[in-house]
Parts: sequence; structure tokens; C-alpha cells
Amino acid sequence: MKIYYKQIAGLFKSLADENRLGIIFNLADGKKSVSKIVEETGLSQPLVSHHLKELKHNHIVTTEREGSFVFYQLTEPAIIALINLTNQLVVELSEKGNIFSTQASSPQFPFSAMMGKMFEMMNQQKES
Amino acid sequence: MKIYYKQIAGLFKSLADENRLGIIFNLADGKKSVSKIVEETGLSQPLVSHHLKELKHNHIVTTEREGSFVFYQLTEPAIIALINLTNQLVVELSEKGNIFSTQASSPQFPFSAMMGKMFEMMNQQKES
DNA sequence: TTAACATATTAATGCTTATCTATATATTAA
DNA sequence: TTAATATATAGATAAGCATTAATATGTTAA
Repeated sequence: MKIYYKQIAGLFKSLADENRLGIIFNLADGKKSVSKIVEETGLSQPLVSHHLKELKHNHIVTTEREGSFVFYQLTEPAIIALINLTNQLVVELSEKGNIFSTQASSPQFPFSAMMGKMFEMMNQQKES
Repeated sequence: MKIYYKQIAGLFKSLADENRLGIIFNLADGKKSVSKIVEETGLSQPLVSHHLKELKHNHIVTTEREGSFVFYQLTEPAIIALINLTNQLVVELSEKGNIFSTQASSPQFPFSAMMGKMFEMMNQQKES
């Protein structure tokens, strides 16, 4: 599979901001108007608008106008799962990288195991 | 599971650069000295050193000195799988987001299906 | 039309970052 | 010690980005 470094970097750039992550998680339970997002995130209206523009530019969200409202929704809701997965990775990396990390969380399903299973799945699919 | 927005954003920031992605993929086949990375990526030595510092800061790589060489390796090699997964997401997002995208790639195993399976796995684990 | 509301944009600010050149530090060999 | 090599850092530059305040645009209702 071809690797689109530039596009991947662009997507990660979109995800590399706390406020944008907050907006994405806010959209996890379905489409919302800008004002609803503003209300629920506590961010200013121009700031939310600015970040939504960035998210739209990378196709992370799509829009549809209804009257004077513009509704935003996640193009691919499973992006939430990707972020959750990254959250798990972050936890494990900081444990491994930290010599003084005393108690390892030893999760039920560590990042590497999940990734391994996923690639098993993909390979099974290819062979069938 | 608690979501560490700030740390996730930090990790994504590390991944949000083409050259750093190149370095990470270059490390996919095991640990390498800085000069080897310089040679194989074609980037300047100070630039590689700079990016490695950033990657190390977010625990994406770890180091060990051997003589005058410093070897870098991926803390969690499965991070490659995360990036590959994101590559798949990027492809699908640009298809969905693009009205004029004529031919959908309709991959054997789309992003959402992989994520769905993964969460099934995690839930099975929890119940057992 | 005007008023009220929803959203987007613009301009300005300060902060961060990618890159280069030059130099410093660290290690080994002679 | 000095020379050679490996890596890191410092300074400079330019570009990008997050944020705010103010304003513009778009939509609906009266």
C-alpha cells in the first residue's frame, strides 16, 4: 500500500491541537451546529469556526446547512477510535520512556497486541 | 479510560511532519545510528538530530550509545501500524470528502471495519 | 426593508517550529 | 597529545499557527 506521507502529516497536524481534539470528541455523538459546539466546549465562536475550517480542510468533518445553522459532523466516526488508540499508545510510551515510572498499568489489551490482531485480520482477509 | 488530550496532541504533533514520518519509517527495520538515518533519508545531519530530539521528547524513540555512535530505535514498533492505519483513513477521508472522487477504492478492509473489530476485541477481553 | 441571530472572515498579536550554517561536544585512533 | 569522525547545539531566518477583537456575510422573521 502506498504511503501518503504528506497527507498523513496533514491529518496528524489537524489532530495535533487540544481544542480540535475537544471539538472532534464533542462531535462523537452526532452532528451539531457551530453554536452548539461553542456552548459545549466553552471556546469562542471565531475560534471554533477557525478550527472547524481546518478540520474540514482535511476532510475530518463535513457540513450541511439547515436554515441559518451550519451542522458539522465527523466524516468517519471511527476516527474517535483512532484517537482512543493513540491515547493508549501515549500511556504506554510514557511508561516505557520513563525510567522512574514505578507502577506499570499493564492494560488488559496493550497497544501492540491490538495492532498485532488488526494485522492478523487484514492478512486473513487478503488470503481469502 | 481517561483521555489525555494534551499528551495525545503532543504525540500527533511529533507525527505531523513529513520528515519525522520518514525517519520513523526508516527505523521500522530496527535500530540505527544517526549517520545511517542521515544516509538513508537524505536529510542533513543537524536536521535529523533535531527531529530525533523531538521524537525522543515524546518517547517515540529511545537511544543507546555504542562507542561514538548513538543508536535510535522505536520505543513501540507498532507505531508503524498506527501510521499505516492513518494512511488508510486519509485515503478514505479524501474519497468521502471529495464529491468529484469518481472511483472509490473500496478496500478489502476499510478503516471503520478495522476499528470496529478492534473494539470488539477489547470488549471481549473485558468481559472475560 | 430592518432586526436578530448564526457563522465566517479579517487583521493583529505573540508563540512555535522547520531549516540552515556554523560551531561545540564526545569518542576513538594514532 | 592531535586528528578524525559522530552527534548535538546555538543562532538566525522565515514561515506557520493559535488566539482575540472587530467586522462581514448569510439567513430568518417581522
